[in-house]
Amino acid sequence: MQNSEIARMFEELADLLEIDGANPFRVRAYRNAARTITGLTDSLADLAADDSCDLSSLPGIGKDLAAKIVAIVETGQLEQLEDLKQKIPAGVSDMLRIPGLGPKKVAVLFHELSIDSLDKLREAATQGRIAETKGFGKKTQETILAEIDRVAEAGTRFHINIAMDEAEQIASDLAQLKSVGQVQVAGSCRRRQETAGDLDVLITSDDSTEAMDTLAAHQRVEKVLARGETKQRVRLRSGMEMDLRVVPAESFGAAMQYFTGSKEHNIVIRRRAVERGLKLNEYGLFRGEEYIAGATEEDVYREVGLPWIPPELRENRGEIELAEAGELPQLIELSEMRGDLHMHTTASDGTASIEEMAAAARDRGLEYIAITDHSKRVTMANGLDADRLRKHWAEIEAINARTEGIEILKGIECDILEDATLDLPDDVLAEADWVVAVLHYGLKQPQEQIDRRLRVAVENPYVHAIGHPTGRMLLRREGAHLSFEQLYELCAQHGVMLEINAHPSRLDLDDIHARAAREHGIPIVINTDAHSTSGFDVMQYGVFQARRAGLSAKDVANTRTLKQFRKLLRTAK
DNA sequence: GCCGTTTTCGGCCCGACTGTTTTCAGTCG
Repeated sequence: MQNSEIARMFEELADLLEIDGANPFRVRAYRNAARTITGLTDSLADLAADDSCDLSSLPGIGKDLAAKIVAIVETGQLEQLEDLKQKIPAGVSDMLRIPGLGPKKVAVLFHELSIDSLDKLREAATQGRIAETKGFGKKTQETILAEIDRVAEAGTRFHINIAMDEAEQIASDLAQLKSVGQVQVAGSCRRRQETAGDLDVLITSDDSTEAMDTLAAHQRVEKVLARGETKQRVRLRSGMEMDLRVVPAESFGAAMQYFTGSKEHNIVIRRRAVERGLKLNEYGLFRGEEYIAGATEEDVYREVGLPWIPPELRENRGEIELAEAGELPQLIELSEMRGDLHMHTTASDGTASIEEMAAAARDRGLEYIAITDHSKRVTMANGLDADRLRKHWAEIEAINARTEGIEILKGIECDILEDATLDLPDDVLAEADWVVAVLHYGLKQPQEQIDRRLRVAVENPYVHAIGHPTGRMLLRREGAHLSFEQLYELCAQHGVMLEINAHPSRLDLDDIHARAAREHGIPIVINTDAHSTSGFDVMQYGVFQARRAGLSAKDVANTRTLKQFRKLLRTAK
């Protein structure tokens, strides 16, 4: 039983309880618990089996939820959830995804019109039965008809590079306007979350008309969904939705803090305000009617007794405690990256030569790279067998000898095969400067086999790192199920590094596991997995992920000089 | 359902916008 499955059960239960009209704070308790579980690095199944471990010591998990977790681990299901599913069919909660329909309205649709699926909802709306229901009207019915197909297709999140491009383009266009002062992209984009559901852009202005008219007419905007004095919501042609908020300058910091989130972080910050006899909202920090602060984020944090906290850390996963103790980490910066240890050339499935990749890397200020083309198992990508690889390496050596300003290491991205052997023999791997072992195939194997494969790779004396450890593709497919605890222990023991693959569709390790790896003393490498010269540009997303994990430059091996990095390689193995 | 150096009971973050009402509940972020 994976933590994510347990978290999903609590989320599902929260949805159903809400429709069932349960106490909203009880619903929130389940959601909080789901969130705590999602953020855990240890397996709940293991913790539950361990008698010395008290689950109720976890934040947001008390006696009752601890017992429920144990029951889930033991029986594979949650009784309360099964009972509610009998009462409320699965299709009912699907309706929550339609904008404008919340738990109360969905409950009415279910109880009074017996609607229990998106199909029945579409039918009822088409027949005009929604508009006749008390509390509903013509507008709601139209919204349902307009949104239902989009919702039925799902997939409403976007990779961070797409989200940032949209947000920053629109923000910079708004910044050109005379009536607009400061402009800031907020929300999950600013927190550098790996995917974004919608965008938040914040501006200061005395008159919102020009900005809102400009946004409405912007070529990336498809439709205005709502517009008021201070807030406008639009749908972009990409399908993403964006909120524009207009605030006065003295509120800009408070609004940035408020709209950057996360919700969980803000709840704690606002509670701290209440404890100090203050009220915090997007307009500022107030004592009664009196304005205390709000022009900058620093002011807001200071008034609740904290230093400014970098947005990437604002998830209520320990950052507030660190801030309070004055122990916030100095987060890694893109400019601190000196090497890139995962990339491809025309030898396998890249589009640029060794020399072109080296030149592009040097142009971006890198001091060393490792060329890591695919091994032979990846036939689709023209992977290299031992003979071709040795010739490739000879070429790399020759090019390295005549190239100035950057050092090129002989590397290989070696597949860990389904039968838990490596795709190339040890005598070949032994000749490499850098071996990154990866799973590409058989990701759906049972966890035991995945763990066996990773063990073989980590224990191999010539493997330096495990690349994109889970093999996930964000928004497309889940990664392999594996025991991270085993992986950390083996890596720490054998001096093997773990990669944060910087590609926006991977970002694997994720922030939670990268943080845990660091805590086990495992050096992290951030690599682009570039398949072209422009592929180096994704490095920033890997750095974002590392920042979210709370990593500093010292935690990331390829921030070191080549000399220091080589020394680390020698002493680690 | 969780939580506690004000509390083991009574709190639990806060405001904007919409649609359906005719003063506000529901939804959303």
